[in-house]
Amino acid sequence: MAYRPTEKTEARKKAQRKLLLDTSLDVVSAGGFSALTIASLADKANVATGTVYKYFASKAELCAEVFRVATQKEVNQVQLAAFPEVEMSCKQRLRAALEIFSRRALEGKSLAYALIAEPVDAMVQQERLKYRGAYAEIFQALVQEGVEKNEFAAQNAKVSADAMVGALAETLLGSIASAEQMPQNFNPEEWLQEILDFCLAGVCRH
Amino acid sequence: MAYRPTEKTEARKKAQRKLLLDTSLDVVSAGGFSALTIASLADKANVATGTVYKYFASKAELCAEVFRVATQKEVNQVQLAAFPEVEMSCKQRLRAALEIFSRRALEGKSLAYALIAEPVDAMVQQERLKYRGAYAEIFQALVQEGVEKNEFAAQNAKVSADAMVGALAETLLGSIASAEQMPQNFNPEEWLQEILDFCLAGVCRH
DNA sequence: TGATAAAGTGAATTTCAGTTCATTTCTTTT
DNA sequence: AAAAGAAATGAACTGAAATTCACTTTATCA
Repeated sequence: MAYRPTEKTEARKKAQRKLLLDTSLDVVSAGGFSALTIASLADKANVATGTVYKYFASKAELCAEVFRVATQKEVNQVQLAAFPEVEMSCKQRLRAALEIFSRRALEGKSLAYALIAEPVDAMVQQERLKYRGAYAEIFQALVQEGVEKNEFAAQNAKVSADAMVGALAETLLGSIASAEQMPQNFNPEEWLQEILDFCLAGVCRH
Repeated sequence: MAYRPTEKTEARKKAQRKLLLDTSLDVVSAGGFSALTIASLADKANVATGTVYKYFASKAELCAEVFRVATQKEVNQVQLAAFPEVEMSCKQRLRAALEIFSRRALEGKSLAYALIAEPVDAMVQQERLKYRGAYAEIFQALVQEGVEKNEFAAQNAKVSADAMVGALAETLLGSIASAEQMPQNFNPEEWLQEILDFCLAGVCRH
């Protein structure tokens, strides 16, 4: 026995992996998944292309991991808003959750586009669907609770949840397009209120 | 002068192009855009690969055209339901338009998936966004009319229209997944009523 | 029939990012 | 210091699919 990886090297390894993920996230945030090539990543992270493969089995797995890291942050925020510590009505919590989703997307439009609508390969698309499902599950639980407490009309909570995820994603794309086409009369705050009102009306039905 | 293309050859040319498009549509309907390779298309259409390039400048253009043909049919149906010959309330027309969209998607799930959510290259994705826009415009005009006639509450018709397109597309994907995961307790008719109710509640707000 | 133009052919070529791997450099232990 | 295991390197390789193109066949017309 002449060599055993020590804590220090393990930590270095972990840090290296994190560096690659963070760099990837930067690349994706700036130019989408299409800008993320092994060569460009290796270049920006100051490593050789082969090194990337010491940490990720394939490009697809790297992309999937990048997607997971980026999206999990968002999902956590929405979860927190939907089920806060303090007591709030379901309606208030739903509004808060929808708003967090939207605001964060508006803040990082380029990343939001990559996560929501950019053409990606099959593996990332699968992750995308999974995370859309994660948002939907949060909304579904909240709607279910609201229905049981008679805050909302009786409804299929799964359908309403999916519908809201879709509505948010689609209008977000529209708002990105609008902001580019006519930056003068696009008002993010107005847009935000409108989409919140639409969703809440769809769920409350009073 | 020794050769001028005659009507007969022009017709033949047109037919050949149509054959290639129709065959492509079959391929896409069955296996999505990922199944559409020049080789597979040429094979099914009984032509050589080179022939395809006499009719389409590139694979991307072929895909875009296939997408256009497939989607235009759907858009036309929705347009017809939204603005029919006979007199109907905006609410009735909106319900009819949403229903047509949904029913047709449910009937051809495989094609619907390809048109709505399958990973595709950038050119097709652009077409996809354009056609989502086409649906949205129909809904927007209808919502606008309804607001002016006081059938619907005041609202930003563009946002509501985008929201409905997104809601339909997303729940449709959910329904495809549901149908696969638990075919016994998935009821398309119930799903359809739920999503229609959600959208109408979002727009009417009474 | 011969000339011209277009359509059709399909094997060969191109492309290009992902992936590999023989070699080098670094880290740890005796 | 030497041995041995890991990590890092990056030029070369790979493969799948799009695209090309020199050639053949078909259609039209003088």
